[in-house]
Amino acid sequence: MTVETGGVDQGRLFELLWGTPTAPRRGPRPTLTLAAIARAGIAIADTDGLDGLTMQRVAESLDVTKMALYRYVPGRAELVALMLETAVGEPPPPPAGADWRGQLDDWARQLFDRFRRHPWAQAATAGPRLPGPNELAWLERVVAALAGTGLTGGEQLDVAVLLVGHARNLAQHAAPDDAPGAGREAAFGVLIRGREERFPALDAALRDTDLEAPDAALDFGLARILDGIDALITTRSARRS
Amino acid sequence: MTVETGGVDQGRLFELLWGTPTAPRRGPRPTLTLAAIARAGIAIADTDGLDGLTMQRVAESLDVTKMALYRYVPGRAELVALMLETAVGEPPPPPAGADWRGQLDDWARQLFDRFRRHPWAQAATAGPRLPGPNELAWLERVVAALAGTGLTGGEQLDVAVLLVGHARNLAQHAAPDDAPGAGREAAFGVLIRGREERFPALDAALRDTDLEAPDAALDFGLARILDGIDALITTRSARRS
DNA sequence: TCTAAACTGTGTCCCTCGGATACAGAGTAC
DNA sequence: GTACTCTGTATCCGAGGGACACAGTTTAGA
Repeated sequence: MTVETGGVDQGRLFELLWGTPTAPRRGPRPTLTLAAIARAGIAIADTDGLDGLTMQRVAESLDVTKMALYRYVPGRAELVALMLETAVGEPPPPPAGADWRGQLDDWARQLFDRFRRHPWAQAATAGPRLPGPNELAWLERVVAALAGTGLTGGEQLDVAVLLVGHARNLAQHAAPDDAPGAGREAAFGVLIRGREERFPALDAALRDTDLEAPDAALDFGLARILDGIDALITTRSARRS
Repeated sequence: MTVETGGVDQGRLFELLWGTPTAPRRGPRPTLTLAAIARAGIAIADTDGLDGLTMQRVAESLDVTKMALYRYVPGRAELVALMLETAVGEPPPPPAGADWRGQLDDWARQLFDRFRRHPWAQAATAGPRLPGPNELAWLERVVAALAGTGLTGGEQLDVAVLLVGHARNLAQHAAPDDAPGAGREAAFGVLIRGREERFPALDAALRDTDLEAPDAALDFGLARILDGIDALITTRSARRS
């Protein structure tokens, strides 16, 4: 009996993400590597999204048959998980000499950048899933940055969840390459026009919005979140002394 | 020429979400309604996820043929959009006599609740998409609550984005029904065990985590966000006077 | 050196699912 | 009553994920 969730074999997925790659002792040399397969899949998904990602296309871009991929990857779902783990990659080193706030600010922006470069990652991270080593390494950085701030372990993890959510969420709203017509006016203006009495506050807000910098929403949210965390740390350390 | 994005006809989707339902003048009476179809789809997706949602199953649960659905809905993608719009529903009335903070706090929890009841909504809201009337109505509430706080229109929308992201993100982490074994220890503990030297801070944080309340992460993030917004409003109004 | 085992990539097959199309019946305007 | 319009259905197709058996390749062991 194997443990399955939504067609994904958890055991094989764990082996794929966490297992140590071991070369086979006998038989023909493998012509592919997990890394190469993941890269090929990422390239396809980056241009055509997850819908455009088929085993056939990945195989073609590697000059093998579709079924050859199944020697390396249990199935499509697991391939996407592997692509995700590869796409986020290892977390960047924390900026030298930065306090917790500087570290978290940099961290969130870096993560945002990875998500923006791979729009499909947004969809791929929906729902509960098994995190890979790289993903945990990113988490580790947040918690490490918060050590010594007086926050409990649970709160440190809560901060991580909060920041991940913000970075990922804003990568969705941001156009991949600052494409024209991706602004709020283009998104909402058309819908509200002619329905001002139904959405008066939205209408007013849209009129009050000047052309924002591309990542203004990221900056704004990040600043609010870090301000809130700062307030908590300050209050608590003041109370303790 | 029709404008398409990822196989979704934007024009027909707009008509589906925003058009006024008009009864046909001739021919047999329709046996179905958009609302009934959406409900049937939601029921299926609630139990088996978006992967379990097939046109066949939706049709079966309504006692019609698969192809009958296409008289009402352009395709599967548009059905999901309609389901989403139906599942979020109309926003609740703001709590009487609450200030902006009380309103936003309640708003975020209500939205969180909707997302938690429909786990598939997380995946359905990934990527840019056309919002429906209900979705805009939710946004309207946030912006309305912030009118008069001194925030610019753009900032008010930034707040909305921030809150939506948090509510949606945490619905993902929260188990639908407080299922056992859904805690952090179950999720991360197994992965870290034996790799403590690789994730020292995470290991320490997990040990420092006592059993949290089910929605502790939601509360924590929400409190930080609202604190941060409060700080901004306070500082700015102080500077203005 | 020879043989058996292990492993790889391939060809073929099947099933599921989304969707196009043609058609028969139902209901209405004239 | 007749022509037109709209509905649900039956049939068909192609794409895509994946199972399976097989042939070829490399190595361990006799």
